[in-house]
Amino acid sequence: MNNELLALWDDCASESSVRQRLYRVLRQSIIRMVLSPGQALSEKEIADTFDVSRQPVRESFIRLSEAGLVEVRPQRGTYVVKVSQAAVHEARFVREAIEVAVAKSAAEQGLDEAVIAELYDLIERQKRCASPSDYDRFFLLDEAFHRTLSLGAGHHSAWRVTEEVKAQLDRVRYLSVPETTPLPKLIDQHTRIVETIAEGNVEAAEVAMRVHQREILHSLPELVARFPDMFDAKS
Amino acid sequence: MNNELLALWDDCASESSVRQRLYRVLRQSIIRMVLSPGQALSEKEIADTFDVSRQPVRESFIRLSEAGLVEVRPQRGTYVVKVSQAAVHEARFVREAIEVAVAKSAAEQGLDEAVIAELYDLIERQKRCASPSDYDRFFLLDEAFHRTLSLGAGHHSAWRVTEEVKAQLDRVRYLSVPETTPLPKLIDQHTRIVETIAEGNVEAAEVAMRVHQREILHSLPELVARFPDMFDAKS
DNA sequence: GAAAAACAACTACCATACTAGTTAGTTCAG
DNA sequence: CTGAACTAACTAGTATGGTAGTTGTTTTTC
Repeated sequence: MNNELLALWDDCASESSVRQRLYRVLRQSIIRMVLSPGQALSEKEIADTFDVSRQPVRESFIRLSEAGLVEVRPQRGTYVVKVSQAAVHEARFVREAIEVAVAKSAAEQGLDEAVIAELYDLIERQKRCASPSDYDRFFLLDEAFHRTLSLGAGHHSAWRVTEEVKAQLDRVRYLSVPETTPLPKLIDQHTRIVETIAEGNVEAAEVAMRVHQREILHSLPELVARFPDMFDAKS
Repeated sequence: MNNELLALWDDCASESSVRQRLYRVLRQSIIRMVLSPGQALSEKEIADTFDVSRQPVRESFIRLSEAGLVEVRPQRGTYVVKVSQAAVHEARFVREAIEVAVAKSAAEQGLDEAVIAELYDLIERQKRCASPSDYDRFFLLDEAFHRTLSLGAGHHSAWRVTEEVKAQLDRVRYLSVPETTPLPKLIDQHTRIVETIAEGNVEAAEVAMRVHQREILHSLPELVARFPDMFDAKS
């Protein structure tokens, strides 16, 4: 496991500070299940692993705690937060609220032709991940799609909040690979979203985004059954 | 100015750690304009002011930076973020998206009688702030109203995100005292929201919440004119 | 008098040490 | 053999020192 951590550490060498680099590595590790839900961490252990002092580790833990990914218990330890069904539902609720508002705003006000073109380009690239299935790449393109849509509609804060909230959802995504939802279905949903926005059809854009955002809930019960230790006991 | 900071510091004596206490004091000071937009801060200066070490100060700065309230420039200084019209619009956009979804959810699924009663009780207490005007108290009751609505509807994450996002809006609120919007008008809007939710009228609840959330935008242009130094130059 | 160079004083970031709280393991008494 | 007491080893929180970057001031040169 430390090999994966160190591999990510090397990947993130371009970060501006040790704290930023650590934060990115630990965040990615938690989302991708390299660090498992419930796993105990400590400032000293992580500092020794990456040969840095405890302070940037501690500062990363603070940010991860803010992001709801770890729980720091004073004098006891730091624990990777288990995935909570309630937290997943809540994160989906908040993300859906924001992304639906973004889609409606984009349909109402229109998007630049260049943004529309970029969205279609991302969809073409997603299609190339569907066969053979390349989930890691699809995941990145999916994220780029939603980011481009939010920023293209002028909603930078919306994307920033969505990015934070979706960490809980991303953990479930990584747990559910191969996707319960076939990639072609997700790609169709993306296409529908862009089409309805390009047409200026506000209601259809809303419906398309809602349907898309609720897809993740379909796989949740099966995942809880397959990985009971990963999930918080409370519903 | 340091007197106000130290007064807040004394008020927050019950916090669990120095960092939590500092974070709360600094956050409240920024929101209430005790620390002005654009003002330079430093780890050492704040540490000396409160007679603590730099590390908890530094850790509070990190959280404030995450919350978009300060900007940390390595080796140069830490600055209270100026209010940005764009940031205010964006924060309002995100908050409206979330709170409208909460209101609809509450209207669809219904709220406990106890929650409805608590909301009406808060409205009664708000009325007592309207004449004579007690803006500080109204502000707290307004916040309690929205928090009770979100938590009562079961949307804890929604409230957590809203609370973070609304910091930018709260700064504008404090700048605009006395309220551009008369308190009775805001109270009427709160009443309308609860009535439509209690009736289970989803569409009316949505409209009522949208109207309420857009109220803050009415005062923005006048505030920019009155306090040009508080606002970021970029639109 | 103006411009360039040198210097001092500030900053945030990182490293290390100390302290108090918590838990697990060991020892001792009954 | 069991339970209580003690101890060691861990933890996070806080304090302090060192370093590199940045900026403002002072000095020197032309």
